[in-house]
Amino acid sequence: MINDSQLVNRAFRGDFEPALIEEINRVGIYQEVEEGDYLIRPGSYIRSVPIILSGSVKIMRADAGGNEALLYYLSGLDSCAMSMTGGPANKPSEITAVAEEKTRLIFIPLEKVDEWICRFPTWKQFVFRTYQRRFDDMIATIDSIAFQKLDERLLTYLKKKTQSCQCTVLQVTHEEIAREMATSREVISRLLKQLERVGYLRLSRNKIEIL
Amino acid sequence: MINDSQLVNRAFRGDFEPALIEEINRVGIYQEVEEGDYLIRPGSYIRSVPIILSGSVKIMRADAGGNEALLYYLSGLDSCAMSMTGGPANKPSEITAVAEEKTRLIFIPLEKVDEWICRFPTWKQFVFRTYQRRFDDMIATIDSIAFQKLDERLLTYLKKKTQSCQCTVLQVTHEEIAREMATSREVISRLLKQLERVGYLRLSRNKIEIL
DNA sequence: CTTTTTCCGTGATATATGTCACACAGACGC
DNA sequence: GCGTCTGTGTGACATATATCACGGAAAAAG
Repeated sequence: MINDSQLVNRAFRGDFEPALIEEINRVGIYQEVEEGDYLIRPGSYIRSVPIILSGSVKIMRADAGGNEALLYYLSGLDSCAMSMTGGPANKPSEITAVAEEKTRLIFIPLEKVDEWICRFPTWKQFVFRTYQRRFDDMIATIDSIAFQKLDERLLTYLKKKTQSCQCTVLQVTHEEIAREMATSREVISRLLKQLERVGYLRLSRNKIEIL
Repeated sequence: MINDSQLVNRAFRGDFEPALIEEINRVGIYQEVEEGDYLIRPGSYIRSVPIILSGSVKIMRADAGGNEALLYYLSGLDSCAMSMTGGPANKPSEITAVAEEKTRLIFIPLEKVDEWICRFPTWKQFVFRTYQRRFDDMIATIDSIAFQKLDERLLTYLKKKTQSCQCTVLQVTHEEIAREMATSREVISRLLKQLERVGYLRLSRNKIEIL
């Protein structure tokens, strides 16, 4: 149950019908997480579905060997399709979700996600739009990995990242970028340096400023 | 309307309730396609959702520059999640679907797909299981492209392909494999030759026999 | 059968990316 | 201040993959 009903109201008014908003107020769980907090870890079971109110969350794939690949970002009023499907079938999660910044979200219990589909048309629409978006994101990711060279991929990476956090200064290390792109730190450092020489950005320790 | 009601009956008995099977008989459209036939082309709008009864279908991503990437295969009682979401939102398709062999399928009109979700529990389950499977497939694809080297990827490619067509002799040219893996023919030829030397397969013109 | 087309094999070479080794510089504790 | 981390820059080199340039072989067309 969410105490501050205005919060939910403001967030969903226009998207969801009043009865649904009321329901969300009743069974949803509001939570604030800090940058770096994990929402989902591989292997864990999912019992509720997050909807992001503000902030952004990074969804990654990590294999056993410590490799990582960025799948997509979630931000305003987005939700995680993976947890909608992964949940009901009761399979452990294949992915990792980490907050990119201070993020406010609401968790909806799985059985409600399912139940509401038939009770509230706008919810059904929401669920399917979420699937659609995530499919598009995944396809974009595959495009990028399969067709682009590293320098182009780095550019798309930076673009997506600035989009999701709505800012031009990224607090991130080369090492971290390298991990998310499944390559090595040196390569990223070199490519970034190149982009700096071209005037696309400015580098300093732990910081990349897009120009 | 499908004349041979036994056909649908046999295919779905056990998975769907009788009332749903009857509905499928009433509004579904049965079709047989040959190897190489296109079911969906990029840019086209989708008005019905295919369910594969037998045979197999290859789902690919193709970008403007003639590059291609294999996303996944569909076979027995699978369906295409992409067309479930892509349809309702009325967006043109981002993908290509080609029959890998002679394939029998049933097309369900989009509005029915949506309507049945709330009317038939087994249908809802079917739709969500389909989403889940396709997500898993996409993740496997990303894993493969991002983490594996070409020789490993080629192996997974061959494995998936034999799985989907249920046979050990693949009728395919090196050129075609190369296109689907977004690399060049020579590279594939070399790697295949290597696999032959190791005794994993036998090569001849237009044919790869897995051992 | 002869010609033509399509597919395959392979060396040589180019380019992109990965790896190693190490220097240096800013942050941070003490 | 000083030492200790952690992050960054860079050359040299290793490897994987892409490209070019062929020749030959099997199938298809004539």
